[in-house]
Amino acid sequence: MRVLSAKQQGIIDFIHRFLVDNGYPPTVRDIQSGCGISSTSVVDYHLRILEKDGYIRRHPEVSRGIELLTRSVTSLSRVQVPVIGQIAAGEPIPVPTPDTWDVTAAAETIEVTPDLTQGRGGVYALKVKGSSMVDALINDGDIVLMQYVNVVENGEMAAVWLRAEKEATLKKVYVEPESIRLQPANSQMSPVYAEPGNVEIQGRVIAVIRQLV
Amino acid sequence: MRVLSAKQQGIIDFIHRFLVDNGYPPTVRDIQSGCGISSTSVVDYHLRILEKDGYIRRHPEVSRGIELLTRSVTSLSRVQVPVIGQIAAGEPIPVPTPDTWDVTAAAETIEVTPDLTQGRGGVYALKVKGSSMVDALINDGDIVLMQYVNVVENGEMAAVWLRAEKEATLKKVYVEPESIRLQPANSQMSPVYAEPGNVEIQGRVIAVIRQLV
DNA sequence: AGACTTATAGAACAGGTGTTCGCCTTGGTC
DNA sequence: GACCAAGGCGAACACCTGTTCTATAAGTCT
Repeated sequence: MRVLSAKQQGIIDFIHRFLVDNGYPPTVRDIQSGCGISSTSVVDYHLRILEKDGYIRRHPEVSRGIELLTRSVTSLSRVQVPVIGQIAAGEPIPVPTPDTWDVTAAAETIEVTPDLTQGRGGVYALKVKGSSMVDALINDGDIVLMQYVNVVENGEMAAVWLRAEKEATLKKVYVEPESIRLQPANSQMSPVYAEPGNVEIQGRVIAVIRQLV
Repeated sequence: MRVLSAKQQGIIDFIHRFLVDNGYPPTVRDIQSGCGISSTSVVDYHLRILEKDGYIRRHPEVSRGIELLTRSVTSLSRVQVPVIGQIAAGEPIPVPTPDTWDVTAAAETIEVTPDLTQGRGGVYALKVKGSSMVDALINDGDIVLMQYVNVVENGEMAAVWLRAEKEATLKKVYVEPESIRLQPANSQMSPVYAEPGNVEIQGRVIAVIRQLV
């Protein structure tokens, strides 16, 4: 990739801005007026160069057929994760149902980049209510990204429902000969041991997002 | 939002798929053939409904002037945040310099959606080393999204360098008459009081991302 | 049965839009 | 000066595309 002239850089910037503002790419004439260029053929000229250099992809004969490559090859492949409910100490943990999967119908969704979910399926999100999970280093208001599984590997963090206590918690799960060890993420705190029959794995925690301010 | 008919759901899905594949929205006639509809007016009819119900935004008289709303208004803009270093108890906190801002030059970047940075400028990221910040509910390996500021509002979480102790920590900062109170995020833990001259604010924490598994 | 809503069909219009063509200007090289 | 490449200009063409109009059929309510 060679270095771009000021005008070419300006065109790239304009296309990007236009795309963000409108949700669709500009026409040649949009670029013309937006960048103060006096002829459509000049725009075409620069677009050819930008395509040759790999900054955009043009779809011939297609109106607005300009694809921005530099700022978004994968840009549209972002993942919409439905927020299906909240997780609190004394409440049952919401479990996704076929209905809640429909992202377009979900009341609330968060948008994450695929590197967080790593292409995993069955991902949903829960909002943490209350500060009962500080021992998992998770605070009130945090968002927990979950994957729907019924078994977890030793040492993975999971959303656990304790039947007898009627309590939801997030703990690292270790299966041991006699019982199941539930280890807080904060290594200074001591583990809890539970009977296998008392433990219901409701999903695996794959990420935690805390937004402040 | 009412429930959509199968055909309307199909149109939404098609627009989304088209957008992912091509980088620009479909025309009415693209939707027509893509969804097996026999007239452009029928497409128009359904698009009106979808707009009324808030699923899309149409830009009148604009070719391909269809914006998908349900799957991310701001969908095209993602933010590249440079990871400029790590934060550990006994090390000075890295501060961004003009060089480190250049996202293309940064050794490592993470990609986040704009709702995390909320359009703020001067955002960078630090990787947390060691578990000295568990009282801030932040663990080894977490990624802290920072904004470069020298002063913070009362109660905001900040990266603080304690000159005398030569120690970096993340605390909620409260300016009080006599001293500065540094409050751990975990409300069960007691605050630290520091002389104003001993405290160096290195940035504001705007989000924490923890990726497990 | 009649009135009304929902959904569909086909065609046509007017303006939007990518593309091309010929010509011009500037600056550097031989 | 002659030549050439890069960049610019304006107009014109032909197709693309949103929109509108009219007509039809099925279902629903009164």
